[in-house]
Amino acid sequence: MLIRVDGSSTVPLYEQIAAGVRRAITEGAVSRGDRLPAAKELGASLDVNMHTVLKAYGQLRDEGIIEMRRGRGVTVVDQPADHALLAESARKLVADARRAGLTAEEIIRLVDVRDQKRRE
Amino acid sequence: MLIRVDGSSTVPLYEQIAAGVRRAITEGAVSRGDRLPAAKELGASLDVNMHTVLKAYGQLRDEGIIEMRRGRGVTVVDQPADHALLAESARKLVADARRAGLTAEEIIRLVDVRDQKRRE
DNA sequence: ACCTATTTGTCCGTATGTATG
DNA sequence: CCATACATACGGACAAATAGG
Repeated sequence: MLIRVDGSSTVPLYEQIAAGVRRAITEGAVSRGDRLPAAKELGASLDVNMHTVLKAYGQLRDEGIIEMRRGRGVTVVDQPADHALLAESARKLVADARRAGLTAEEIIRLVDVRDQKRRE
Repeated sequence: MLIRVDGSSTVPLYEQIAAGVRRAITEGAVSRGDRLPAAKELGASLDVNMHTVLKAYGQLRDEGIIEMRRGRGVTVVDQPADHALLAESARKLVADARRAGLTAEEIIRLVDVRDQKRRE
């Protein structure tokens, strides 16, 4: 799994790392159930502090794509959900959001993981 | 707003602080739109590090309960309930979708109601 | 327009705790 | 018991956004 970070970028290091791991997964460089390098280890290879890697990992965990366990390490979450169920959940979310008065753009922003800046 | 923490508890300090703020809001000790004490300030009064308070605040922000802005501070949002529920639903949807292997663009399409409109 | 203080955001380093194997 | 690896907490440093003089 090769990830590169740019210290001069305005994008936070932990976001770059998280994006790199996501990319490695979607591109198949890392498979489901695979173990990711220990935070300390990946940090060393990127010349980045362990905590920064842990923050990236924590974000991915919150997104549900990896699992973190003490003493055991980090693994890519095992397997899928059903597309029909996803569509159903999506319709519900949109309905709720519309009731709450959100615009289409705001609803999209709700699930947009591409712009990694905190919503403000 | 009075919060107390127990350093000997197994519950993490930042969880205790987050719980205390939630309680203060639901009990009406803090109103919508009110400003919460600066992390440094609350930390000093609780004898806890600023970063620990910031972690608690960050959790509440992820739940949609508060807003944080540099230079300005932390404020309780207008409609915590609605926003929190929506954010939570969205988070789950994104997590499920990612487990199903959907890309960010595919996830957005799930909730995009702007049919043929151009997305910039 | 400028400067300063405030306050959150990120990153680093260290230390200690806790679950796993 | 021991090594591994994440979890929490502290502290310091600097950056970036905001507000006020």
